[in-house]
Amino acid sequence: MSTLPPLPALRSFEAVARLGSITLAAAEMHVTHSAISQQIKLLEDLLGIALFIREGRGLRLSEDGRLYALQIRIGLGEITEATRLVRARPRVDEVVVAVLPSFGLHWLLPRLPRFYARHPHYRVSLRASLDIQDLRQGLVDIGVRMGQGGWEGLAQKRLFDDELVVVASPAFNGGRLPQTAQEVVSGPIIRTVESWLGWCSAAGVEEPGNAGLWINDSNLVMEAVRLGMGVALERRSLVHAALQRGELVQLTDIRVPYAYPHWLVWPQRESSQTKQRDFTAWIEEEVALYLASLAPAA
Amino acid sequence: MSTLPPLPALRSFEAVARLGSITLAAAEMHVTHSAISQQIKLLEDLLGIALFIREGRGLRLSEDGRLYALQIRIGLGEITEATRLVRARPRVDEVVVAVLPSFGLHWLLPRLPRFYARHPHYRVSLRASLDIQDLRQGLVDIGVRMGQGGWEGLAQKRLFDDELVVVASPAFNGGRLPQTAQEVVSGPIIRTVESWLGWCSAAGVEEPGNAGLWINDSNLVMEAVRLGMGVALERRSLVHAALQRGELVQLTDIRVPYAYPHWLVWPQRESSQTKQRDFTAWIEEEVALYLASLAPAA
DNA sequence: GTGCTCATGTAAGTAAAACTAACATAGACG
DNA sequence: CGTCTATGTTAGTTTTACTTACATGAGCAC
Repeated sequence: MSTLPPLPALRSFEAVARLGSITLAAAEMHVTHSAISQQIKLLEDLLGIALFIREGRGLRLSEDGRLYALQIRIGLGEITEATRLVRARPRVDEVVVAVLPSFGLHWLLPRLPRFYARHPHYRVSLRASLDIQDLRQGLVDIGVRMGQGGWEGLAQKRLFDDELVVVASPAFNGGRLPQTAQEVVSGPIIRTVESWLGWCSAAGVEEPGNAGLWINDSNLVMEAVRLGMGVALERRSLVHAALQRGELVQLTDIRVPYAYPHWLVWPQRESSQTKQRDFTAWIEEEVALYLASLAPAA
Repeated sequence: MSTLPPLPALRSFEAVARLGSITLAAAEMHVTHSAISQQIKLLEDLLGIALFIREGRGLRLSEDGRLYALQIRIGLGEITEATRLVRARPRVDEVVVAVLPSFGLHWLLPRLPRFYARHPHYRVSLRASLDIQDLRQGLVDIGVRMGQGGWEGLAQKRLFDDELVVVASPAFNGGRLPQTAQEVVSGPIIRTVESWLGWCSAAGVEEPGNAGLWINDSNLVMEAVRLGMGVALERRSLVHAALQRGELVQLTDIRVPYAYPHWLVWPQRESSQTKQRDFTAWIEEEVALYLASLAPAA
């Protein structure tokens, strides 16, 4: 088995788990019950577990199957929702903004009250979506994306460059914080999706090994850092507020440019011009404030 | 196109994006370059965008392709990592705990310092993983899972039942909070993966429509609620601390049992007995405190 | 207990997808 | 200009996903 079961097997499984019936799942998916039965068997063989318990002339989810179905349904549900969104249309006076969840939480959301204060008649919707098609097809009004720009058919304005820094809790290691890059990489690292290659190259040290905690949720990473469980390499824009509040400290002054600057991107169309102009004007002022707040620390 | 491209196409695309070469990707994947070329073409046709810009006798990523590759790599990387973890072995004095990210952030992590205080020699690693195979194969020491129990071959202990409540910021709607269930569902809802069916049934109101913000990241949901962007239906265990601090308020006193209680689950093996006993004993005390703190509000 | 209905399972055949092999085109370089 | 090599295309082959037909057994009414 490759590292992911075939999609037909996963979709069959989710449908049977939800409907509790191979026959009903087959009807829903417009295939024969035999196809579903074989996909379920294939998936169970691949996973090496019993997803269902056969009882009488039906079947019920095993506990393994239940939780697997929970995960599968969420994953497939996200895809289904993304498809639905492709057909949706933004409503008047609603500003639909597409952002990365971590940026949304740490940078944009804390600043949104100031947008509301200035523009009380707008309602902002945040979509955790990076799909450029959402923008192209006019499903969202504005996106905040990382990248190199150059998106054809879309208006865009560069917001700010980001960088990677290593952060820790002030209480980390009993307050005896790593002072050198070598001490940083020799201690407990909370590894994330960010590669340490650039930072270590700039620091002149070897990359840390694969030991230690690996977390793929950046909000959990930051909480773990706060709790002193280790140090992490993270984007400045996400940790800046916590650094200012003293909740986190930066280790060494090594900062590595992050390859993808932040951009405002939006489709140009008549019906959205006002809210796009209002939102972009506002966010640019916020960015100016943010960059100004970086300057004394630079 | 179904709502998800075929896996062979996605894997081919990710490899080419990373290696910048169809020939190299084909070598890595042990297929012919022709297979890769056709999968790239198939994916571009399905998506309706150019993932690569053909230059000379090579190709480079378009901006669309770049960001798509970013997402694909993360997704495939998680799968790769999960496979790698299947082969990993926990280290001595490291307690590997598998949790749902939202539970980890809001329930477990804030309490972890007390575990460290009692057991300073342990190092806790949090794995955002729900795979029962991790437990069965001994990759993690303890899991905190939701479910009905009954996992064969694993020791388990029921921790607590959860419930769904509707929460809002105290400042929501200028402080004029919804008082009835009907007012709740008539106002702005931040929709999540949690279904409103049970709550509305208990409240005797119709489910809210599909209007409004949909967020699939529960930490972002809670921040959006804090900012007064809407109300959300969420598990009590996640919002309890914020309710106690007064950062959030519960709307109506309707509480709906959540179908999946929280359990400690662990594989029984000699080498982990001490740390499993220590961790489970500690977490049970924390649960007792948590449940006691619920009692006055009940 | 019998007979009927119906739900899932299995085997073989058919259609579609994924791949290989061969050929084509054009860029890069000496 | 000639050679090498990278991607693209076409046709054939292999594998996967589905259909069709048959099998088994549970559930239910009489």
